Amino acid sequence: MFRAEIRKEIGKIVPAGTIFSVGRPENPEHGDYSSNAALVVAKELKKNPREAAEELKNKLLSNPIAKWVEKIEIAGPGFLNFWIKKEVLFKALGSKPKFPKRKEKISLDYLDANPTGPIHIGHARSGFLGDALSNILEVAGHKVSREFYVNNAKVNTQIRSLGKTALGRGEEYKHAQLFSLLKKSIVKKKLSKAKHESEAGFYIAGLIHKENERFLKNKAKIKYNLFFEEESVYASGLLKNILEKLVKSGAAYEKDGAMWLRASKYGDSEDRVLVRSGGEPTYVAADIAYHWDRMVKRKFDLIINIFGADHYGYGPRLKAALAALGLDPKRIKIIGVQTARLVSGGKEVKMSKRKGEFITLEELLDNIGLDATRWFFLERSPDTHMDFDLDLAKERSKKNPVYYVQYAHARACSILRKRKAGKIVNLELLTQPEELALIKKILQLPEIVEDIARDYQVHRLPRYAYELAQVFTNFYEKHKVIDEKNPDLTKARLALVLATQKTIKTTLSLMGIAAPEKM
RNA sequence: GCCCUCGUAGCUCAACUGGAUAGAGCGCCGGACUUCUAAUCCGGGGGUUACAGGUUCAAAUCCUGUCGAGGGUACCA
Repeated sequence: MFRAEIRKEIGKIVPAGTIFSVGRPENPEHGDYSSNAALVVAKELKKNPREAAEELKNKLLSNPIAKWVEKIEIAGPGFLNFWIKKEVLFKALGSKPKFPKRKEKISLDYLDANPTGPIHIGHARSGFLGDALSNILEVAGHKVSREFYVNNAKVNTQIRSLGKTALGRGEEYKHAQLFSLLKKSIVKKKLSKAKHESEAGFYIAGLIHKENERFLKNKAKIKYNLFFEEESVYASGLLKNILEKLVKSGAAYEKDGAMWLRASKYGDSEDRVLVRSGGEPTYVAADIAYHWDRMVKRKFDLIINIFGADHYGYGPRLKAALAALGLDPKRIKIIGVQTARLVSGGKEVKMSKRKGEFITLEELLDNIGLDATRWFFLERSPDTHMDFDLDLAKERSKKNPVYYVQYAHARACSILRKRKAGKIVNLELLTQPEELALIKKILQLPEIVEDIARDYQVHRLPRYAYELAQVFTNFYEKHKVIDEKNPDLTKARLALVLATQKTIKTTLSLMGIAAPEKM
């Protein structure tokens, strides 16, 4: 919260449009916050950096922030380092965390497993990321619709192929989930009446999706507000409407009996087929309709799609299509998620979708547990190719960071069970470096949330959780909380422990991870 | 071939988006339990940020090229 204020005040002084940073230096000698603003300004105005820093500092000291900044120091080539007054920190610790109050309407789409098979580990990263990001954006004040696009259109090639397999005429989707469905007599009966493969496929897809939906809700705890069915844009006539619009505006044209989108005109590498020569619309056509529904009908300010690596290249096509409809592509943010490899005993665990040898997310959860699984997927930046170490994730020990954080929480709870934190306390008694470090760490959470709401880098959160647990443990090792000889200090420390416990709990719950009171 | 993402300690990953001495965890070595939870803590070693140039006060980060990994490149989704 202090950081946002510092940024705001500097922003008022420097020339408009100046890009500068306000960060939290790792080295405590560099203050609680640090900014490179003077260096940036000096470059633009061709000034001496130290002089520019001096000037900035003097102006800042006559601003409102002077009330809560203890001192501003100019260091190194011209950094401005800020220290916050202790009484201000105490006051902040004593009040509720101030999360940012952003007010956008966001439609966030994630996981989108095809209803042709079970949710597998390839979906996990996108699913957990989407779920956690939704939580974070909501805490940051946004209104978020959590959405899952179900690719179940009857004209969809994969749906037809699924129907083919279900009717015993195809090989593609022979997997355990399908076989167990085919054993049911109702399913057999229904399939025998199906006139066409696409009809059979649509029916089976509905069953598979229901199972997947139940699994996500009950076991993976990945929440949704809306399952948007691809088939619905056909049934409602929306797709037909959109295609007419595109033809009318000249963004679509006929060639070789098919309808093409002039995508190359809007930034895509080539034009794309919207309606096949057989008369069936393609995936992108239906997807445009889905996005129209989100952007125009339901009026979301921002559209976020989390795409897997295999889908990421599709982004420009989608954006081009929406640009052709006159929608601003800047309202769409696509987050790419790289593939995850499962590693055990130092070797990759191979899975082949084609042979039906995929590892389902359910198997992984049964093996590892939800908390550790979520932690491991959220811990890494989504754009790196990650290794998921099964052996490490399984380990319930200090090697496993998720338990370290949960343990710190349980420890705090244990202290609070012995002695309850009171309401009236004198926090000024907290003067030890470990205590101050802990207070500052606790106060950082809203800033982390703010950062993530801005750039969607969810992996900052597990890192923060770990750091917080570490700082708390340092404090715990060094200082005894309950001290009968010093009741006032005990009260102050109990208040600190309570604030820590609440902050760890909040952080973990944003990630969908439990915060046990005993371990 | 072209496009996208990535390459950082032995391993898995960070680095506040161009900032100060590149940081954590694991593993390794050495130490600490009569204690509010030892699922813990303290100390140590470990780096030419794949490579070669360039841009500037400042580069792991930006630009060019090379090498390597993964993905995309359908009238599949």
